[in-house]
Amino acid sequence: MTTEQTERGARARTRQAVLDAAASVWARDFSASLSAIAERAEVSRSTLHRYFTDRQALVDALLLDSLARLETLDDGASAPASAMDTLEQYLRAGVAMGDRVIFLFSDPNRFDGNPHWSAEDGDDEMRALMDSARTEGSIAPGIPTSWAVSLYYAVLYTAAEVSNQDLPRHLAADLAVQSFRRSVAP
Amino acid sequence: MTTEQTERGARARTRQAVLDAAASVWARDFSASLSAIAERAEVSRSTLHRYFTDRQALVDALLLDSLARLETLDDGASAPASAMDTLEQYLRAGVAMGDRVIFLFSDPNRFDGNPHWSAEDGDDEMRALMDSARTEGSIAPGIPTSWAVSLYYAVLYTAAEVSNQDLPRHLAADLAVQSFRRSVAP
DNA sequence: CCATCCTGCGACACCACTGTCGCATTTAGC
DNA sequence: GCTAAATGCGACAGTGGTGTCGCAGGATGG
Repeated sequence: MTTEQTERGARARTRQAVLDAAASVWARDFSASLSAIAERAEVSRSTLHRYFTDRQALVDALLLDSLARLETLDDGASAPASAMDTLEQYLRAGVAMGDRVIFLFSDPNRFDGNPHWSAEDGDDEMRALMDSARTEGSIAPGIPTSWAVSLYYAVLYTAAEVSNQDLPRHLAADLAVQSFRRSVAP
Repeated sequence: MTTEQTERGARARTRQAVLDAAASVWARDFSASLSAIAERAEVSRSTLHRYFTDRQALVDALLLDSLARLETLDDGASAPASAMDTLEQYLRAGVAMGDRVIFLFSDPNRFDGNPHWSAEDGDDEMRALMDSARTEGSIAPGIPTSWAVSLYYAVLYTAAEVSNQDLPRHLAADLAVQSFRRSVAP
């Protein structure tokens, strides 16, 4: 249990496998047991507990890891021309994350008391983006910001969900972008 | 435990209270315990078990009750002029149901093996409606039916969710209708 | 080749939820 | 007022998930 430094080799691989398994399983059923996750990760329950002492630790780690991926993904994007373009880039990045996004957003108040989940931060940034998009003329005045935000997450979540089953990922992303833009357009 | 006839008086009232409590609690957290529901319904856990022998029985009853309400609501609507109007009426009826809709649709595969949940039926009817709407010219050819269906449920769910917190119910319904129509319009 | 790391296995106590009782108390209908 | 229905309370055993051990086998790297 090193304090914080990034693990290497086998340790890092196992850790990732468990995180991936947790995302995949919990995306569909957050009440799934740790045994189910261990099984999916193809490790024993003991090993899982060696990496994450208790359920909460795994939840936190997955939350952190997923948020970090979100950051990484939209850092790699080119400088956006407008607020709406920024929203589009976030959306595409999110859809590409698949299970992680479903885990993050399937239950809006799943992480309510969690110190790593600054709902205010993300929400404030999101509302600010929406307001910018509104002054740019990409969002109609009649659309309440809270609706635009909720719809945005719903579309993101839906695209991630659909791209696990019916549609190829890029198409789902395109549809999500198109749906959101047209929904809120003046 | 009468076979099926509708209960009256006190029995009917208590039964409804439990169903309402279950919808309200499970809409937010389906893993919530029966104690939590009994508490919300202001009955003892014993009483709850007198009406619904086990957890599954309560789930089934709530599922049935919620589906029945859906039927009732859109039976009361006037004859729609078009497939898209029908979709709109369903949408408004759904939003009006609040917690029941959230319970029904928050997890797409919650009722997978349930005999009362004919996912095929509802899904087939929905897809048929979408196809009609498409031939009517309300849905662009480029929109896959599966996306239209997913988006429809997402918008319904989101409006029900939002009308529990930020926006008045009728406004949420209006926004949901508007968002869906514009998203899929040619 | 040896020491160390990583892992699996099985056992254990613990706890929350569940479903079932019996009995006492309150409520409602006649 | 009396009877029957409806409810609350507390106890109970059963169950499944959780977190912790110790030990043994296998992989890894010097």
